[in-house]
Amino acid sequence: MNATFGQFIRTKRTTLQQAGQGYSVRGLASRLGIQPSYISKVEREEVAPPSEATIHKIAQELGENPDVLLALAGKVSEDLRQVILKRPVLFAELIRQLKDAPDHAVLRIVREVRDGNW
Amino acid sequence: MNATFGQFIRTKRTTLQQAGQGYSVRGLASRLGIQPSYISKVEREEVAPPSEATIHKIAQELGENPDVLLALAGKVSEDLRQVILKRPVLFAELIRQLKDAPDHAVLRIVREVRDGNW
DNA sequence: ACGAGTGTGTACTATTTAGTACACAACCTG
DNA sequence: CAGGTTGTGTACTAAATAGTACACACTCGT
Repeated sequence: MNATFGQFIRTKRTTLQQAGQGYSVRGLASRLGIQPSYISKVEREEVAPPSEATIHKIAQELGENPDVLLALAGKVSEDLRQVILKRPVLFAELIRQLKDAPDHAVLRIVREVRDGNW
Repeated sequence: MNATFGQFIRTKRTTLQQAGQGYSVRGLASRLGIQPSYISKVEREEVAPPSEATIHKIAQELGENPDVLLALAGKVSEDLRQVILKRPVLFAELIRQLKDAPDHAVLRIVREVRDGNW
């Protein structure tokens, strides 16, 4: 569970490969429109994780949560960045405030907002 | 109020320059440990905004909110990124949920959390 | 034994990022 | 009118980012 980006996608890919077809390094690479050797290097961490665009494609192909893959790559999704950038002070304060808040507290807020309690 | 990064810091710097001493391009540059010509280019947007580290120093020197300057430069503070990266799914959901929430709603949450209502 | 499929090694590259170093021209000031 | 101060123009650069292109070696089924 505490894998690096490379380890994580290799595990996922090989699992899918065993289960079916088309998840060899080549198969995945061709559907992503990139080079097999590059996938291989990413998986073994011979190089840094791919760009955000490529990570999104990988997430789609592997059926994984893009936010999780991006996080493993040390990146924050562009759409989240845009939300923060529009009201930087507000969101900065919120996020710093929630830094050490337990998961359930944050979840409660998510639910409250979703249910329109404002 | 809707200035670019360059315009914003030029305005701020020249204001400080008029009010006192040491806020010429050279003065600021030397206190930041960078080249005057670079400041000049940044202010006229001949080049992209500086790195996060440099923006933090600029914010300090100009007495501005770092999060605001970073936002004008299209960046999100590293410390906020780290908070999100530790719980990417949770924070992704929260932030997307709050995307269109009015300021006062977000502020209410900030206050609630600060006051320990969890 | 052979060809298809699999992963990997080697070498190279274009673009972006984040600046440096120094020279020049205009201005005002005593 | 010399000297400092100010902003800017020109030329260059090291490191990082995000890959490509192709060749090689192993294994497995027929």
